[in-house]
Amino acid sequence: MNDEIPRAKFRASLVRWFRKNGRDLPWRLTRDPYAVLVSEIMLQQTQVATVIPYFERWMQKFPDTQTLARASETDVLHAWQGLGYYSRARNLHRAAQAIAGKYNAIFPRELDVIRELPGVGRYTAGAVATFAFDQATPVVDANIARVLARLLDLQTPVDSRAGGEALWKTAGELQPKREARIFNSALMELGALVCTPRAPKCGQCPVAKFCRATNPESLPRKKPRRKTVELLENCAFIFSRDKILLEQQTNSRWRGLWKLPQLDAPNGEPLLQSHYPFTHHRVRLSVFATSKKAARAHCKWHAVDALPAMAAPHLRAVATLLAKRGVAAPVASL
DNA sequence: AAGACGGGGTA
DNA sequence: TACCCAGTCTT
Repeated sequence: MNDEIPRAKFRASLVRWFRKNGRDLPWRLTRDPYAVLVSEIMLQQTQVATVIPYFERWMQKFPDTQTLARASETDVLHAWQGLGYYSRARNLHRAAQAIAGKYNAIFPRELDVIRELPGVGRYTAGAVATFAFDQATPVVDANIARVLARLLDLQTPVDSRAGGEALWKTAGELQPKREARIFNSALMELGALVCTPRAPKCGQCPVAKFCRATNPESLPRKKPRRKTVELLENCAFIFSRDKILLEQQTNSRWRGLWKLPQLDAPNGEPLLQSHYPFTHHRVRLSVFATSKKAARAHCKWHAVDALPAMAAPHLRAVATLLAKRGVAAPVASL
């Protein structure tokens, strides 16, 4: 299929471009596999600009696997607050414990062993292997998927089995045996800076002469999505003497995080109504004043100047309601 | 193969 | 609005 792509020339053009144009992202300045793992987990479904400050703070707070392994889950979730997909934080915590314990704090080098760490899938295992250990193993993230789909003019949806296999196969064939690290970084960076989802800069592309896409902006193709569905969420605002009653989430979504207590039978007008998107839902959050303590399980009083890790939409609601009462915003980042 | 899982950015 | 993002896990 891609026998027609002259690999040596392709690599040379791409890597030359990367050496000149690649960004000095924090996780590119290290080969510490732990730092690479932290960055890769944070970057799952999350944009670079969002991750950078979280990554810097995290590495200050948890500089190595032992430190993270010993930390409490509360501290871990707090450092993750606002990034979303909180199971990533719990998995990273468990991965650190596995490395600190089972592997005697020596980060495993073998792809299959890395792949067994919690929260580490095919992509992340390959990323650690290639970025930290310079191994020649393919990595296909959203950037590289887009670059390769255009390069091949791949019409198969990239989120289908067949499409995915075509991409991983091509990624493996294209990369060099030596210095795979810089090649994979370059392919990814090309997707981030030049081969962008909208308005790709084909005029600036170092490998445009190898690209078969006739309509690059129409690629990559994806399977159709579900329609968004409206959901209702009713909560209580119970505030007294600079303390607020919060409920800790125990089931899947936002597990471990704190939110406003759920209200099963709201009455009267809400103090506040807001909307937030979530996967293919649109949630309407209504917050009601309630005098009676909705004595639910997992509820606790928290001082508003020392709030725990909270679900972002609930934290915003709390900040708005407190501001109305003349109480200072509970979190500086708001 | 399809859904669940967050949140912020962008057109 | 809808789509996008250095994906993984469960069903």
